Formats: sequence, structure tokens, C-alpha cells
Amino acid sequence: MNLEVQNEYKCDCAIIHEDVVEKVKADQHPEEHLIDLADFFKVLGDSTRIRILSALAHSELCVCDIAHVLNMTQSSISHQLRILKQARLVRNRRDGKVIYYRLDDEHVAAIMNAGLVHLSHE
Amino acid sequence: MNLEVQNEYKCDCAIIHEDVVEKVKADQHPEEHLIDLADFFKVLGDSTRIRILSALAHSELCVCDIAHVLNMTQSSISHQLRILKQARLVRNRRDGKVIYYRLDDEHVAAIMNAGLVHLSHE
DNA sequence: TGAACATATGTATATCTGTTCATGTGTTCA
DNA sequence: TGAACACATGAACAGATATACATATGTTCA
Repeated sequence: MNLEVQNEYKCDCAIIHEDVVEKVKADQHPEEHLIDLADFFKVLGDSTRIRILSALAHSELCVCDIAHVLNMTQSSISHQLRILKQARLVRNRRDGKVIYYRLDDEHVAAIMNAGLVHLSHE
Repeated sequence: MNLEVQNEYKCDCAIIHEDVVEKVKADQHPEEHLIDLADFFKVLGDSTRIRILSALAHSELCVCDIAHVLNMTQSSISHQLRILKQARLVRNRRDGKVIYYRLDDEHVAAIMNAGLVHLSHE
């Protein structure tokens, strides 16, 4: 009978602390929120995008400037900027043919710094 | 001659703000640090790992408990815990056959909250 | 000591993702 | 208006990665 209950789950081990499991399940953030959160960090989880954000933390830059700073093609930078913009990590403004990008918000740099602090504690 | 200089770079566009580009290049964090930072966020950029961390924010849990909370196999949870441990996001302790995991540090939850705050501003 | 159980790990595979190439869009200026 | 340039984007390919399956490790207990 306990086995039947287990088979409803993908886990192949016994419930050890059923009360704790139920409590944590009830207290969890909605799965949708957690997926959104993971997707947000996923955007930060690419070295090209992090290098772009780090560059923009110093100065507003156009696409061509960023490509030169990172020594990468304009195309790949453009693709990554699209992803950063969708995640509301950068904003842009047009000035004639040139489009300038900047960090969307000062707390973007704060999140990056929180990560750097974590790493510096190793 | 300008074209020859450009060909040293992968960028297929002209340098627009050469002084700014040079300054940002000089001010950038070492590339190695930025790669480490991206790798750190990459660990957070998976919904399974985020759900594990979120669960552990509520309570210390054994591997089997986590598998039940997420309704996933013990094996996949164990693989992800290994990655979280390598990134120093979780710690564990053994009590007999059972191994309990908890967040490594209170500021792990702080980083996650920073992300949630960002998302709540949409 | 050996069965039982919690956890770890190697391997294979299906899926995801970043870059490149080719091309499209929008602006300037002669 | 049409050439030139900055930037965006669609498609395709290569490399990365999360999961499942099988199995190994380590602990308890009879």
C-alpha cells in the first residue's frame, strides 16, 4: 500500500519526512514564478551577456562599440542584446543610425555585484 | 588602412567611439572573473535547481524529501545537488544513511530574492 | 556478514542554446 | 531617390546540458 502511494511519484525512494514534505510543498512559491526566476538567471548565465552588462555598467555604448569591446561580431552582439532587452536588463535609444544601449536599472549592477561577492568568498 | 585595422576584429562595423571603447576595455573586470560570474548564474538558471533552493529556503531536507517535493527521480535531484554544492549554494550533513541538505548561506536566499524583486517590477 | 535502503555517479540521449552566415530594415546624406 | 551604414533577424549547425536508466557506494541492522 505504501508502495502504491510511492508509484504516484517519480521518486524511487520512501517518504522519510512526510509532514515536512507536505509543509514545504504548501509553502513553495508558485512553480510558474520559480520558472520565471530560473529563466531570468539563465539570461545572466552566459559569459557574452555578462560581459555586455559589465561593459554597459561603465558606459552607455552602441552595438558596434560593444562588438569591439568584446571582439565579437555585430550579429552575435545584436542577438544577445535582444535577449537582454526582453529580460529588461538593458534599454536602448536611437540617435540617427546609431542605437545606444545602457543598463535598464541601477539594481542590475547590484545583482551582478551580489554574484561577485558570492564568488569572492571562496 | 582603416579596413585592415577592422579586420583584426571580428566586428564587421566601424569603430564609432574609439576612446570610449578603449576606456571600457581597460576598466572591464578580468574576463576570467566574468566567466566565473556567468557560470555562477548558469547554476541558478535552471528551474529544477531553483525549485530545490526554494524548497531548502523553507527547511533542511534530505534527498528523498526533495525528490518528493519536486516529484522527480532521486537520481536527477542528486545530480543537481552535486552542481549546487560545487557552486557552494548548498551544504549537506550525514545522519546515518540519510544526507540532509540546506542552503549554504543566508545570502543565497538574498540573491534569489533580488531576482524575484526584479521580476515583480514588470 | 549480508540484506535493505539512501544516495551518488557513469553513460546515453533528446533537447536547448550561442554563433555564424545571409539577408532584411531603417536612417542619413549626397 | 539610391547608395552607404548601423543594426536586426531568420535559419542552420555545433556544442552544451538535463534527465533517465543502470549501477556503484556507503550506512544500518538483524
